Amino acid sequence: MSGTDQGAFSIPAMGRAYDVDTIERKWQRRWLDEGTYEVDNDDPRPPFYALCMYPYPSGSAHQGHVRNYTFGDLVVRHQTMLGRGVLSPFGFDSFGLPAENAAIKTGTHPRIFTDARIAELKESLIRLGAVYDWRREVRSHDPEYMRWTQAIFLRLLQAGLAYRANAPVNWCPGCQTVLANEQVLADGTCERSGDLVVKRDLEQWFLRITAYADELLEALDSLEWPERVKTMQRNWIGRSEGAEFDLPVVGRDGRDGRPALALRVFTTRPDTSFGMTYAVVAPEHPILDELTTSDRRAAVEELRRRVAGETDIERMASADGGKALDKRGAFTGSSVMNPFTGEPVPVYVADYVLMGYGTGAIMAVPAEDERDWAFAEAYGLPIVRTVQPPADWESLGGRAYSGEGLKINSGFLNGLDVASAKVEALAFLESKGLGTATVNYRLRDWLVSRQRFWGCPIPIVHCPEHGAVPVPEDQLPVLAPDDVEFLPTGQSPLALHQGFLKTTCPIDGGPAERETDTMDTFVDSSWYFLRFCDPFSADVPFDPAAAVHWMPVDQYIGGIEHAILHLLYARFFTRALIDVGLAPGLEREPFRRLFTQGIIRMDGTKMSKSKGNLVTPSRYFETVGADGLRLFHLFVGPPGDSFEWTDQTDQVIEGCGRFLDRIWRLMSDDQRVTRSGEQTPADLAIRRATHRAVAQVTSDLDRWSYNTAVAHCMELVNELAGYTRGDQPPHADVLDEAFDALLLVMAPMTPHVTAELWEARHGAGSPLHAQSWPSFDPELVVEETVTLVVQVNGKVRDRLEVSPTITEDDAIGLALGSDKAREALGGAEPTRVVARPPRLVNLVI
RNA sequence: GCCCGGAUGGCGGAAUCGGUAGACGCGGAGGCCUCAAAAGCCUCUGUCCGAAAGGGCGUGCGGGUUCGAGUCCCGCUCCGGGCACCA
Repeated sequence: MSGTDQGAFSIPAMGRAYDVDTIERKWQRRWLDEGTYEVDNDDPRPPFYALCMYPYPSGSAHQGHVRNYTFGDLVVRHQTMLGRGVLSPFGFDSFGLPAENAAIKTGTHPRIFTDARIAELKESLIRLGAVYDWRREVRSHDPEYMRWTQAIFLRLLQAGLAYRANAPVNWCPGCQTVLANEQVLADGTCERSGDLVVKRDLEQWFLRITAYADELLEALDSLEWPERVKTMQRNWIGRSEGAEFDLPVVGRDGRDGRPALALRVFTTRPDTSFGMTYAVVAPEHPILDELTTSDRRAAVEELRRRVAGETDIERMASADGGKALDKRGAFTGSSVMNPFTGEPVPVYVADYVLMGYGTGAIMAVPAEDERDWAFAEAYGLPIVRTVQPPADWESLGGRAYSGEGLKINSGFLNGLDVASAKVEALAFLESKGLGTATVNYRLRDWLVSRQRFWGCPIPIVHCPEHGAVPVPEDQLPVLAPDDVEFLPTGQSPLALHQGFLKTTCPIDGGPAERETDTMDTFVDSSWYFLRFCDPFSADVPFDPAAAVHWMPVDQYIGGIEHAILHLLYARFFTRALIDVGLAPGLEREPFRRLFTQGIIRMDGTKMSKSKGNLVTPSRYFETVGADGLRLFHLFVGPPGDSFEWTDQTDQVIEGCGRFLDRIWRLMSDDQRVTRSGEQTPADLAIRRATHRAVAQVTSDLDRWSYNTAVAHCMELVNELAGYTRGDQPPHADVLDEAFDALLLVMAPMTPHVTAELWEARHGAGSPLHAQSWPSFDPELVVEETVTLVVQVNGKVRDRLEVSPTITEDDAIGLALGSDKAREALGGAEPTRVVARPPRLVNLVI
């Protein structure tokens, strides 16, 4: 940011009408120095919180950043012009694996690596002209921020929302750490490294997000979010209503006629219970040992061993995926009683039943479940339909039928539809004391511990006497030591650092060891938007009053890739913080409106550093400037759609620069002769075009239609270009009004060049960024004349210029009088006339 | 397999409530300016027939509703995304 302020001596870049670089840097400097977009918590204007998802600092901004922050900056400047006190903070999600991997490779400490990249990214954001209240900057790895991340963790622990448990977890060999379920892709690979994730049994820390499953699901309805994001969250939470009930194990009668052993199953279809012809337990189910008879033990053990050694993806490979169906399960030797029929059915163990969902055991109803059908076929088990399928179901090759229909073969349920049969079946189970209605979720608790160095340490001490003991709050933050070696061993350096590891128990002062796991970086990003409201407090994570003032975020902007992970965690965290008393009075949803911008593709795949197909923004700063590049991103298409970066893209960007040049020349023509006095129809036409442009851009910005907003500005410029080279000189007042309006509506899009032109017109005393959004005169927005389309049988035959207030009768009269229409009618009389004045008359014969 | 999006000129896209399809830009053609070029400015540019006037066709495909459909309904095709043994 130095050595470029050459002022009047500077020369425009090749072919440019103005000195892009000098002008842009001048304004960027000014916004920073004057703190133009800093906002205090007691600002009297109505609050507006605009936020872009804080980024992982990966160095200079790439096109994805430019796109994201162009939209965000437009919102900030637009809302400011609308009179809001806009909170526009910025920060960095600065913990994460790339820095640690770089440390292993180069020996540089992750903090040095990270701080350097933050500096680069910050500089390129400033060069883009994106404005923030930098006083509020937050970095995840800042000890002040870590202190509160840790304090919050301890509060959650205290409230029972954090806990430690041994569980089969997802281990990524590439990242050398465990992953949350959300970080494992559908094909069983790690979302970061792409390595195949394996299961390991480990002691890990969890956050109890499942306690909020219902609320997180139901509250989605009230959010102004893209429907597709809400659908993804609904699916992820995966609520399903059903019943849980016991199947008594045959031959294990206890006292009083109660079974000594029972298998508890979960089903969403209790109505199909009469069709249960076998039951299945998961290979990991603890009851399996008891169920397995000695003659079946070898087969059961073999299956169990095989499944234990498999990855999720191998386990999921079904019959057509290569695995023979008859290898998928084994008979346990035991039977359970179907309480509906009173008949015993065999119990199998099979890999298609998962221990982690429901009760880990199912009643199998092959007739109404495709998976059970396939298994029953392979093992020769009976299939009994309990819902009458459509007449042609079987003749069309239909197998399991899970649709609507009337109950058959189902005793007291016969003749009922599915819904009422569910109710009756449940009533039966409850009256017999066998089971209850239950709700199951796909959502699991959030595994937050990571075996990595570059994250926020979990503030726990392990004492041989007292177990896991929280580090007292006045000793926070727990910081990782700097004198560590980064070795590619897969071991966290923390676990090897005796100085860090060895400590004393906060309770008895005896020797103890520190927890060496760090937190998932999604913990850091789950509350940064709250810290932004009040990053100054030293005794609380944030002042609740400040949070209540700014929250919820009025407009959140980010990538669709966070549809589940970050957005779900942050919704959970906000609620948890309220419930543990850290944010009294706060609204429970953090992000009122969400916008997800489209990704940039190149050669068919996402443009990204890891794909190595970046087109860096810096080269465009030198040619068309930040304004030109911003204008391109706004203009290229709907902000929510992805677009393909092609060979033609440079030409479109160049076109955007050309458009700004045109405005510059239009407004800085000091040879221009103008006139005053009486206004002509041509003058009025320009006034109308001006007011219409303001009206259109106002509405375009409201509905995120930035591409048409730019188009409407271009239309006005085209009009003005014609006007200024017309037969007579332009009217000074008309031109002034048009120029000012254009600069005002373009100010949020291309802030530098508009600020410079505004300053030339109005002096340095009333800068553009201090102006209000322009209004328009609705009477001038209405067209002077409109085109009346005359159709014959729905085909356009003539176009007539008419007054916009033309009556229906006059419109019909004109249409019937049209030569072209009469010709098309061929002498016939219309049998019907549809008139929609002033736009259309349709003559029907 | 299931659930969401989407498909409009050579290209990106516009058409906000069922009423002029193709705004705006890119690319292309021609012209002005110039010794010449660059830059800039102007005109044209969906497609077919036609010298023109004019006309036919046209929003992925096939039907339907309507005076009128890019827009609504039914059935497909292709592309993109999400989910996928969740009982």
